[in-house]
Amino acid sequence: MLAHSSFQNAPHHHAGAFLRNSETPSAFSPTPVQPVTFFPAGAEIYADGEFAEAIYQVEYGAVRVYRLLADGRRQISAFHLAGEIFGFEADRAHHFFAEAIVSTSLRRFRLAAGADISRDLLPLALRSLMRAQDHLLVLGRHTAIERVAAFLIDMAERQGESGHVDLPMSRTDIGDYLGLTIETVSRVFSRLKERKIIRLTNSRSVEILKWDALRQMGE
Amino acid sequence: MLAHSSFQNAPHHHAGAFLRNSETPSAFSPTPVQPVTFFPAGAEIYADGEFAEAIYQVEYGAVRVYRLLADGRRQISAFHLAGEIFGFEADRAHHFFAEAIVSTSLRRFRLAAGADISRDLLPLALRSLMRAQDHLLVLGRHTAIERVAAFLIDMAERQGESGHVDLPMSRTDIGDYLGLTIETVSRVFSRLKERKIIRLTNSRSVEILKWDALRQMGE
DNA sequence: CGAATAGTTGACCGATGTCAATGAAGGTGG
DNA sequence: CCACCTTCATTGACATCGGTCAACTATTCG
Repeated sequence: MLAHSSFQNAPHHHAGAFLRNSETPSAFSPTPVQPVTFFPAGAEIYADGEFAEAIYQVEYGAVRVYRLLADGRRQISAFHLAGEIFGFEADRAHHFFAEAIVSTSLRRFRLAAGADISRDLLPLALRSLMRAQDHLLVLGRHTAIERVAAFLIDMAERQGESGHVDLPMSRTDIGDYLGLTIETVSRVFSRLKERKIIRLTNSRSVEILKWDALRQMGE
Repeated sequence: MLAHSSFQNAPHHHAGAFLRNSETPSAFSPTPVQPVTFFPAGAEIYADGEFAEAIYQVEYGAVRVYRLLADGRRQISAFHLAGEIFGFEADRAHHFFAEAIVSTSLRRFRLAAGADISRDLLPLALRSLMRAQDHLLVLGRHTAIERVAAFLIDMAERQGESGHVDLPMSRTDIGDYLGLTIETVSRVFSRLKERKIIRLTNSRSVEILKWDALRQMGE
């Protein structure tokens, strides 16, 4: 699956990866080398209800974190790309499912009981909170095209703003992240193509042609 | 405005208020008495872009925290009731507006630069994150009636689950919190009344008659 | 090469939004 | 204390965006 995607071929991120996303350089750096685990596409990283014993940093690949309703409706609360850290919870249990979207490698950081980890964790938690709050605005008050625009801008910014955006996730994933159906996502992509705002090399690879138009919609 | 509401007449919460919401009792307790400020209904507590120099605990009253889009669309990201703490940000600037909904008194906690405040702040930030993530599911994947049900359950649980729920906020506020219009909120309230799931003493005071039915919808 | 999976597109439907009228409640000034 | 006025809430009629159902196309994998 997705053998062409740059996500699988991305350079591995080692110690310095914490510097991405402007996270504090000191975070966790004093701890010895942490174990790295590989997950094939679709593999479960953790499940709702499990004991939350570690947090994770994406070495390469991509992760989706989501909740399910009884009737199968799914809300993806976040995607995590190379360098990003996820998996902290308010209590010691997970309240989400996390899965590898593509072949993914994760570095685990155990939550040592005694250590004063809060100094390192707080900025990460606050950043995560900020992202969730940004997403609230999108889900609560944006139209379909604005949601997709905001999503593409976000993905582009997290990939270096080169104008070329890799989408490791399916249209269904995007829909479940944006509170839309797969059909609506697809139609919005088509509308953005028509208007020459984006170009699709293939369905998982987007080129942004008109940043200003996109930003105007995505706010 | 709302002179009848129990929110204005609620007993003041002093030092022990941190124990509400099962927040860590140690949080901030060693610090000397903190200044308390009064805000009349509608008063601004802080604005988007301001320097974030303190966090706040509601003594009595209620607060709405929100963002605005250029065209006036508003997303309320959270309401805060007596005992609850709000106002932390990922960086040192506010990215939201905060306003008193009714007559409100707040205790300010300055964010002392040197002090190791992260130990106290982390659990609060994580709780806030959890609430934002819960809300993401509601906005992304719930219908109008499910959103209102989830909202009422949440408000009831935060007010002691007595079955009597005070709503200090307007229908417009509720709509802007749930990603709905005021008309839809009003119609859903009417539908819940018809089905005898709730009863309205007045428009700001709800009695929950069928918890199970409400929980089933609100998940 | 063929089957399975993912994505796109079209026709139609329905939930929620918009616009408008009416009703209820609270605050203010006479 | 009452009457008016303003604000908030409710309700109805209609419009619209996005969802549903379905057919078709493209891509990937075996």
